Amino acid sequence: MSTQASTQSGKIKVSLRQQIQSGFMTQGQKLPSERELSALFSTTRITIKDVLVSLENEGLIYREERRGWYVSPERICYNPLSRSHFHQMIRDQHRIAETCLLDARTEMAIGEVAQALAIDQMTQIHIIERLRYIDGRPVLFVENCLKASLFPHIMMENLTLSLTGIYRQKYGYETSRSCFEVIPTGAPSHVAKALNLAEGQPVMKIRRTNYKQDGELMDCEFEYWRPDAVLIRIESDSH
Amino acid sequence: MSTQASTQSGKIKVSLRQQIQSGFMTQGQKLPSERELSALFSTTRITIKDVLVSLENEGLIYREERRGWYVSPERICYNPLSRSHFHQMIRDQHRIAETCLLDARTEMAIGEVAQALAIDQMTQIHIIERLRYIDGRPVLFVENCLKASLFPHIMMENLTLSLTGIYRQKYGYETSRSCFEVIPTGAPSHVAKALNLAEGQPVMKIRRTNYKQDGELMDCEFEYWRPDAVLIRIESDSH
DNA sequence: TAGTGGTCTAGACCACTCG
DNA sequence: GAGTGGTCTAGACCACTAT
Repeated sequence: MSTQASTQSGKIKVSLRQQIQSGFMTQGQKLPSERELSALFSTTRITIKDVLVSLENEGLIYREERRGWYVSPERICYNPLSRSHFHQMIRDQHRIAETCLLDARTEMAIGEVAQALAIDQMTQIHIIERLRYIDGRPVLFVENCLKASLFPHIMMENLTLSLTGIYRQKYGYETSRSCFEVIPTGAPSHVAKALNLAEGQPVMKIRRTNYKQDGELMDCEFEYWRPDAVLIRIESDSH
Repeated sequence: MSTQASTQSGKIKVSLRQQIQSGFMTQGQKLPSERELSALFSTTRITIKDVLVSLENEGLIYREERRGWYVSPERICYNPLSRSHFHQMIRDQHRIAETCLLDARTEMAIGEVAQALAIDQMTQIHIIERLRYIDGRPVLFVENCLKASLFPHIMMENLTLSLTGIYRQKYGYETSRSCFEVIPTGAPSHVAKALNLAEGQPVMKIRRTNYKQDGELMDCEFEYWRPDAVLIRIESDSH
């Protein structure tokens, strides 16, 4: 539909894509409003919106709820097997990282968390919710669920730092093994709110479980990435 | 919006989700038509469509172009680092796999392919396009790009079989190292057509490059998965 | 307060699928 | 030929953002 541009939205898509990819628009730049675009292309907002959502799926543009549409910056290259923590990884790619603590609380494990930690539902866990920014843009919502018995007093630490670092320095735990899953899904409401996108928009969910030296499961982590912000890369030497 | 169900579409979403997850509807079952749903919920097709797209993003339902909406089967668990080939993997999960050859041709490398293979644009490559089914549903479009000089006469083989197997048996090549990238993006038109989805819908793209024993790059592969059909799982022993 | 995207109405025609 | 989703029109009101 868009390469041949048989439909109207296909033509608009090609036109907008060219404007963006030709370098005419710079990364992070705001697009004209939906109403302006409708007028420019002599069509309705619904048609324009279909086009924008499609380009959003490609990862070419992204939206901030009720603020507008913007040209996506380059994707961050992320290796979930790598030891380096978030801030290091972003710095290595010459971008600026920030982390903000959204919530830290202790409660009983329920549902998916209890299942991921392979514990029953009466076990206490610490939940740490953080929001991570790249170049000022919120792109990653992270929820860590720690077995409370293994991490006394961790809630008094500076939780904007690397948790892996705290595990090591304060408790002597090293991550000896981990398992992660990549799941394309829609943003749950609390995630959507934090990332400033609409509930149900596509996100890339990464569910990870970490084991310490002695093989015991320590914590699990749920990452929700803006899908245009990231690219996962893994290199494997023989197997 | 949907957990609190403050909007109309939020309420419809919750209602449909419950119907599906409660087991009232079975995997693969067809939903009522958009017009029927509009009538059932006393609203318009556009509102219903927004709800369906949102549930589609979650991976709960999927669509077949112009045929209708269906309840998604369970996700296949896929480990890109594993040696086992597609049919084996699907069989291990008690599902039925099929592969169909869409196209096989020889041409000059261009654009992303030339870049992935780290060759210049005048080098000949074989392109093999295949469509893979799980339980009769097309879920994976695969494009393999082989350095032609390394694979004489491969186009005369049975290309619905495992390519890795052919590499080994006919040429003695083993995959010693590979690199893969996971990229959430939109379906290009030829992929959309094959997978029976609309161009620009979200897909999970996996770009892989394979090296043989002596370290030489053999081929690259582009996989496009229906995003509701798969879940990537990787386990890492210490690193 | 002006402007934005989010949501919604009430239709319409078209391309395609299926029986 | 009946029914489906795909596309499109021409509006409207609302919640929220930015200034």
